[in-house]
Amino acid sequence: MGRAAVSAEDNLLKLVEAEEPDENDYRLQEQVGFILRKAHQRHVSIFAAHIADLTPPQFAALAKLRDVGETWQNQLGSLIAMDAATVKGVIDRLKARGFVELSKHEVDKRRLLVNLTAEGRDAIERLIPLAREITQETLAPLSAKEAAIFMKLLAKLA
Amino acid sequence: MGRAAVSAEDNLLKLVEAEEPDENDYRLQEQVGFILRKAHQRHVSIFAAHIADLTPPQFAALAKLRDVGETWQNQLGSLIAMDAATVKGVIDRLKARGFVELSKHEVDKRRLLVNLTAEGRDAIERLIPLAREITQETLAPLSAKEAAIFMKLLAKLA
DNA sequence: TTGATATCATTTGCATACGAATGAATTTCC
DNA sequence: GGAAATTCATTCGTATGCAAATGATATCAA
Repeated sequence: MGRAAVSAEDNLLKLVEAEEPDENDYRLQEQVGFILRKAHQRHVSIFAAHIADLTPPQFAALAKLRDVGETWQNQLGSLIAMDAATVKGVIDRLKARGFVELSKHEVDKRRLLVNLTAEGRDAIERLIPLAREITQETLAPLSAKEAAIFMKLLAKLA
Repeated sequence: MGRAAVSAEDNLLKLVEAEEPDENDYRLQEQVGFILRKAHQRHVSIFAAHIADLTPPQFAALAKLRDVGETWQNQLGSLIAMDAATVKGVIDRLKARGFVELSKHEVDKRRLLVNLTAEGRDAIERLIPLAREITQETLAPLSAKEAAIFMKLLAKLA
């Protein structure tokens, strides 16, 4: 009797409060942000296993310079989704490695031009096949069809 | 004539080398790692817009402590995908904020126990509704059905 | 033309993230 | 029981990542 009455009250309470997700629980492991962070971590780890001497952001900078040729630092940053402060550090380290060279824009004196050196071009050409493997291994848990769907949805989200 | 002959040689060469993806181009923007990084960036930005005074890793630590109660630092780290060095920094900052308290494990003297303070519990309870909004906004570019598929595939990948 | 804006780059400060090395405590195994 | 291996935590070094402030240059508009 007592238990049944309490149970009825609980159910009523639940109905009344049912506007909110209601659940008192919150499963961190199911939140998209948490899983995105883990998926990104896993990819970085796979990347490091294939390409030990370069980070993903450094690789991105070289790959994009290969695409577009010489450009100024902030423009490169916007092409690879890095703000000015971040891209500066990346380019500094690539310069120290001899992979890029810097020069001043003749007309617009604000711009710092970045370009691949011969060594940088060799490096990116050599690494691209490894990058293809990295992409494959990252997507390995998915079937080809799943991977295609995932990439489409991920692109929508990014 | 000369051009036609060269073209035929080129085609033959392509067939011979066709084991590799062959393409000389490499589209960074289409690689899963690059898009994962951007999607993660977008989520962090949405998070910050809703919860200004806490980072996603800090939130994750509080949310997980709410789940499992008092536990030792490294265990908490493994539950939220942080290595020992990273979780230490996160917990240090949460302690400085008064959200967690630390104590020594009576039996195993190596363990540093972490637990929510009353203030920490209040904070996480207050923030969870905002976190639900963050999840929704992050997934907003997808329909409900797409979001469900995406979460399933993302979980496979992470 | 000049005053207001905008762009480019740098610097500082803070917060992950992780490899590697270290030391203390515990567990395992012979 | 004791040596070896493991676990827990800390520290150091390096590398993103971003907000905010600053200074130099360029562009726009009144």
